[in-house]
Amino acid sequence: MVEKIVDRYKGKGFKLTPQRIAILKFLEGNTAHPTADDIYTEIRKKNPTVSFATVYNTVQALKERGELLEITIDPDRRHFDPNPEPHHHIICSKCRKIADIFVDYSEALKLPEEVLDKFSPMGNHVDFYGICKDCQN
Amino acid sequence: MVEKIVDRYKGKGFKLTPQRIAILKFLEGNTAHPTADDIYTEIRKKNPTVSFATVYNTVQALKERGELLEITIDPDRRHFDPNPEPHHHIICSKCRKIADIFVDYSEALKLPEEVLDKFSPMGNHVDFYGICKDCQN
DNA sequence: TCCTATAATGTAATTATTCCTAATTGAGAA
DNA sequence: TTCTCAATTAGGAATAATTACATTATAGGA
Repeated sequence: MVEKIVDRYKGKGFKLTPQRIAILKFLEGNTAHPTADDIYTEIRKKNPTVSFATVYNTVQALKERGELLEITIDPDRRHFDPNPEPHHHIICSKCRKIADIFVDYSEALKLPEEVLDKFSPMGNHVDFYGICKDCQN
Repeated sequence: MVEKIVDRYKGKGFKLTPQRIAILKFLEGNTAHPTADDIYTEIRKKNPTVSFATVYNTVQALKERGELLEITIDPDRRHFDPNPEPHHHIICSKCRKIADIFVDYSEALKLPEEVLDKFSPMGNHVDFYGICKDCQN
């Protein structure tokens, strides 16, 4: 797994450090939509000196490379998604759990002329709100 | 205009105060999607003692009554929309300006079974991202 | 192995939002 | 109109997320 990560980033102007590798390992295949604090807390278990600054720096660098999406569905904190494929999300209004929605709605999400006159659209994201089954009990 | 506001809220368990009336007047028909700070700054011009707590209390009370929507399209701050009709938004990635999208996409925004097994959806909102014409120069 | 640009750290600063509490006040009841 | 009280306010402190910065460390190419 570490080898795959090294292969993916080596020689791409992305300096691999133990901290970054730990963060990348945590994110690899992670569908829990962690916050910066989630990443920090987990990484600190094995790398107790890692700072928040490093977590934020790393997610920023990954975002700029298109390897990571920032999800703005939760007004209280940012969540991150290591799956850069366009997709959507649903959040539980009670526990704030987020799940992925792999449906391509782009065909339907056309914008009216009066909006196109004022904006050049670059992308979209659908937020769904609901209550998860765990919270319905 | 004040009369209309008084009529709308009188006897509904929503105590009208000068501060609230000032906030309601500012919000009435406002399509600029102001932040709490925008509201605060404007209100302070004529009511210099109003506090942030009052602004937040009031928007919270309005949200609970369904008179105001909180928009989570901007990760840096919350924006508010006094138009409670379901609609969507586009934000300029440069200047953060937000515009309304009055299109009903609900017919197309169906959720797959595996999501419905885990969540009871209550609503949705489409975020569009783009660059506004002002920022393209 | 050496150099240098890049990254990490730790802390301080910033910013948005919430919390706390005493004082005030709107609005219904008398 | 006056009384009463629960709701609301001001204002500052507390909290929490995120960013900025100065210094030290190090990855990775030469």
